[in-house]
Amino acid sequence: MAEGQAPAPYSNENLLFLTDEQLRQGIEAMFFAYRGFTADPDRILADLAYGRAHHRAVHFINRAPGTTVNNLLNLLGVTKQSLNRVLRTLIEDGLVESRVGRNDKRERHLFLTGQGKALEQKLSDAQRARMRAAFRDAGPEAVAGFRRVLEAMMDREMRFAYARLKDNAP
Amino acid sequence: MAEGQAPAPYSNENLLFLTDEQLRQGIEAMFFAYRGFTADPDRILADLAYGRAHHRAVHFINRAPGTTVNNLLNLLGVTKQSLNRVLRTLIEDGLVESRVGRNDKRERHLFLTGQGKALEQKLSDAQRARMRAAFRDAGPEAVAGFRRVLEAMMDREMRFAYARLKDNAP
DNA sequence: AGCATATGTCAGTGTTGTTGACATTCCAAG
DNA sequence: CTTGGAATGTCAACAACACTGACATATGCT
Repeated sequence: MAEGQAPAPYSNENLLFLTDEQLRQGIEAMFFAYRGFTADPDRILADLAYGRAHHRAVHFINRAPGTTVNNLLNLLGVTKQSLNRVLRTLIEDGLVESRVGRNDKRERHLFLTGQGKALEQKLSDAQRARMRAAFRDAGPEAVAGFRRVLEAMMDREMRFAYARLKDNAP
Repeated sequence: MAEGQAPAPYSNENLLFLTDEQLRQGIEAMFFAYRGFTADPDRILADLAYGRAHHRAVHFINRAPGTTVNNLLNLLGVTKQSLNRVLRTLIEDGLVESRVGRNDKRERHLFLTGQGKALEQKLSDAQRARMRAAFRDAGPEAVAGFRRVLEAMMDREMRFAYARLKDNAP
C-alpha cells in the first residue's frame, strides 16, 4: 500500500503523517461513537411507535421551522417517498403541521405542533446530555478539533447545509 | 431549560459552558459527518450484492483475525440471527472461513480468505482516503481532540472494546 | 447426569431505505 | 393562454437489516 510507507525523517510531512493504523482507529472511533450517539434517543423511540427517521425529521423541522419538503429531503439525504411515509405519520399523529406556501402554493412548509415540540425536547434532551458529558470530559480544545475533523469529513453540499443551519440558529 | 442559563461571569465553569446551540451543532456535525463517512464504501457495496452489515463484519474480522462469533456479536451490537445471515453469505461466497475452536470446540473462529481480504482492502481504502483527507485538513491537534470526544461519547463497554482493538493492532 | 454456553436455524415482523409510475397543482416562459 | 417543467403526493413492489421467540446441536463444566 502506498500509504504504508514511512515519510523521510525531518520532513514537514511528518507532522501530517498518518498510518493506516491511525486511520483505522479513527474509523472505529466513528463507528462506536455513533452507536453511543444514537443509543439514548433510540431507547425512547422504541417505546413510542417511531424510529430514527422520525427523530431526524422532527429534529430538522424544529431546527428550521417552515422548511419545505424539498429542503428537508436534501438535509436528510433520502428519497421523497421515504420521507413522505415518515411525514405522513407525524402529521396524522398531530406532531407536525404542513402549511401550503403563500408565495409558491406547491410548496409545503413544515412546523412542529406543541406535541411535536414536546417529543423533540424529550429526544434531544437525551442526546444533548450525552454530548454535553462527552464535551465536558474531553475539554474545549478537543471539542474544537472534533468539529474541525467532522466538518472536513462531510460531503461538500452537507458542509454548506451544516453552515447554513449554524447561521440560522435561533 | 436548566442548561439554557448562563453561568456566573468569571467562574471556572465558563471554560466548560456549553449552550444548547453548541450541543445541537455537535449533534448535526455527527449526523452529516457520518453520512460522509459511510458514503464511499456504500457506493462500492451497491454494485456488489453486499450491504453495510457485510462491511462491518469484514472490517472486524480483518481487524481481529480468529475472533469468535460471540466476540463479533458484542463488537457489532446486533443479534446473532442478524449477524448469522450476514456471515452465512460471506462464508458461502468464500470471503470468510469459519474454523472450529481447538480448545473449545463450540466456538467458531473467523478469518478472511484472500477474496475476503481483497474486499476489505477495497472498502477500507475508500474509507481511509476520506479519513486521511479530513485528518490532513483539520491538523494533528484537531485529530487528537476528535478522538477524545468520540471516546467520551461511546458506551462504557464499547470504549473498552475500542481500546482492546487498539492494543491488538497488528 | 444435568445445567450452562456457543452456535446455528426457522419463522414472523417492523423500520427504513430503494425504484418506478402516475396524478395534481402551480409557476413561468414563449 | 398554452405548454413545459418543478414541487409535491401517492401507490405498489421490493430489499437490507434489524428485532423477537422458539428450538436444535454440540460441547464444556461441575
